[in-house]
Amino acid sequence: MSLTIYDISEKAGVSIATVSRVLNGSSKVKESTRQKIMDIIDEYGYTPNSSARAMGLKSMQTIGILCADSSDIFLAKAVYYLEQNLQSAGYEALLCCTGYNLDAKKNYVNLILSKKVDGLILVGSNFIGEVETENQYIIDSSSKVPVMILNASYHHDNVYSILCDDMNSMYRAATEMYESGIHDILYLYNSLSYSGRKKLDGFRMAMQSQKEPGYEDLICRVPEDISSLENVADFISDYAKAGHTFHGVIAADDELGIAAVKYAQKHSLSVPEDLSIIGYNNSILTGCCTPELTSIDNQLEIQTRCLVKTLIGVLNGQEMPQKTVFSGTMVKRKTTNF
Amino acid sequence: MSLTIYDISEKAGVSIATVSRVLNGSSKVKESTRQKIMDIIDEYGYTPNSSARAMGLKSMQTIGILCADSSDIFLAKAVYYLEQNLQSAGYEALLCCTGYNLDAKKNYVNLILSKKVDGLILVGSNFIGEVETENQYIIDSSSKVPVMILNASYHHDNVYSILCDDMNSMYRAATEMYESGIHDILYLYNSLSYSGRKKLDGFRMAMQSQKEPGYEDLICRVPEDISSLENVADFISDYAKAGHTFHGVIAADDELGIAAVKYAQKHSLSVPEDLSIIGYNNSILTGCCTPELTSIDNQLEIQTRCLVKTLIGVLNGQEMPQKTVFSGTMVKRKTTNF
DNA sequence: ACTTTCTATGTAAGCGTTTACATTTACAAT
DNA sequence: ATTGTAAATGTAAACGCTTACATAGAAAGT
Repeated sequence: MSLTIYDISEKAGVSIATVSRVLNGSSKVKESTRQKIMDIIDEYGYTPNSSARAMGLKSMQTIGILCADSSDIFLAKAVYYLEQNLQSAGYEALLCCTGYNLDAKKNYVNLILSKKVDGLILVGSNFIGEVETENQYIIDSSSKVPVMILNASYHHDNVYSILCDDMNSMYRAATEMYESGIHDILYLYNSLSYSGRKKLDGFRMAMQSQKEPGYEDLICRVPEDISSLENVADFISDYAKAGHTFHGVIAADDELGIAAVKYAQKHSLSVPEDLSIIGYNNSILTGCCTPELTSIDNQLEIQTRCLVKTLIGVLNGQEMPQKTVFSGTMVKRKTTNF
Repeated sequence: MSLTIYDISEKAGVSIATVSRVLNGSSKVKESTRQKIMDIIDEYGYTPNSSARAMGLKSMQTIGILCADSSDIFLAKAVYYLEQNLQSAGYEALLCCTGYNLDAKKNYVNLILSKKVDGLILVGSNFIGEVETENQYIIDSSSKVPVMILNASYHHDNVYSILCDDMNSMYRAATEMYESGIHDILYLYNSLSYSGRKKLDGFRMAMQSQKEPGYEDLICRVPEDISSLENVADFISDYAKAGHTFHGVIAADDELGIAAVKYAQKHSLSVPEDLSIIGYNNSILTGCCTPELTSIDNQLEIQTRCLVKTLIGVLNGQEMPQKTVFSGTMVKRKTTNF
């Protein structure tokens, strides 16, 4: 059994209060006694019991992270960065992968709250299409701890959003492709998460401001039950055969972008000469296809750093911005030539 | 502030002990009082404070997961499955991404242990090349909680290993390729983690038992500082130009396998006719290249389920096997034709 | 020498549970 | 009625820490 603060105090011939003070650096202790206590700790070893600490402090120094599926290539990255930033700030990450089932989600929320976490981070696409209702439950339940939302906007006291302006990023990407001379652009997407909708809005705005007629016909939703990229490529082929022509593709994520590359390969279209392609998320996948995929980077690392900073600020009672917006940047690779 | 067991007991007109018993189902309570208490809880709401609970029970119902980088495509999957299985077993996952720095790692271990976790899971390649020394520190520190290691073997009391027999999987893959008539096989790897070594051993064994001369010349280590797959492809080109010929590639992971596909594309070699390629891990990346990559699946989902089952068994005082070995299976796609 | 004023340390209450042990209640057997 | 027994519930200690408050000791101002 590991030693308690009491054992240490006994060996050092002081009271537990003094030991606690040394451990926390909370108030002044004479240098000589501090030294004595530290020596004892070094000699015998001591790890604080954080449950007990939590009771005293009323804080676990732990933040709950709620996300649907941390093995998703995008969410995994978010979770990783969050964990790193929380650690540096002296907090730990309690990971909860909720899956996509609402009831399960609610249970998790209760569980996570019973740990008396100091805050909650909702990782965006967790809440596909239902931000309003689902998050509401969570926010209601979490009464007093601050709730941070990554990658989705939400308005509520005590709720803070950090997000990338997907609409704007997409607007700029589409505009850039358009202005490079490619006017028939296929927009590929498959889900309408919060950011999914924003991206689509951005694409539409770009086409509208270019006064491009008929762009709506080239907005193509890929059924979610098509799992393999090969099949998505076939789906695109069918779409093209059905009379749609396009010389550019903008995809709502890198997977779909790669499917477009595959489509091009199947039809011996050269990329980017015959077909320019832009993906989204700038994930590791961009390097897996040939040619390498141009993609939009949503600054996850910066976003998460900001999120944690905001959270810590809130926990320390500071006034923090309820909403922070970053903008994405296009990382140009080999599937575009503008 | 959320209600305590004391508030509930007061409202129900019973003692806190009775409420606690109802909550835990630990010992018999008259049905009518149980009902009354449940009604109160339903009406007013109550979430247990798990720090306090931990003090009483001496257990946090929490398991620490230590891994280098949860955004790594392989580790992310492992972490996800672990979290899922732990949840079903009533435990939560405290995620610690240690990075690849030893001192940082030690700090994390102390932190995680101070949470008085009930167990520790080390996710394999965390401990690249240093399983023996690094894990020793962790195991020493964690004195009394069981330690599980995923994907690396280790012998020590109170330490349990769950792993995939990479040596055997690789042996079988290489043998199958060899017996299909491809005798000049390039073996690509870049790190020598525990499983990395095993894979290489397996490849060597296969070649030796086929009495293939000169296979050692085709064992090719890709420098770790080559980051992009495109550059790895160039590296392979150089290797080929330096006089090595091969009609098969076996890669220690899917990234390298895809680099081989890229290499083939650069030189207009058709896959699998001119060059057969096998990757490892059966990750999402296998679907990103064209043709799709044949890969070895290491049964992560099954492994993690087994790991958690073993852990729970140990925590319940049962005798559990110290080492459980699974075997991988080749998932044949389009980069092979045997 | 005698308050006053710090500074350093100790004392003890409190955090919300669990649970061994004590007590009460209910009921059956005498 | 009286006792015995089992079931239901209550009491209080323990878990390891923080911290407000109390106290002692030292330095300093008179």
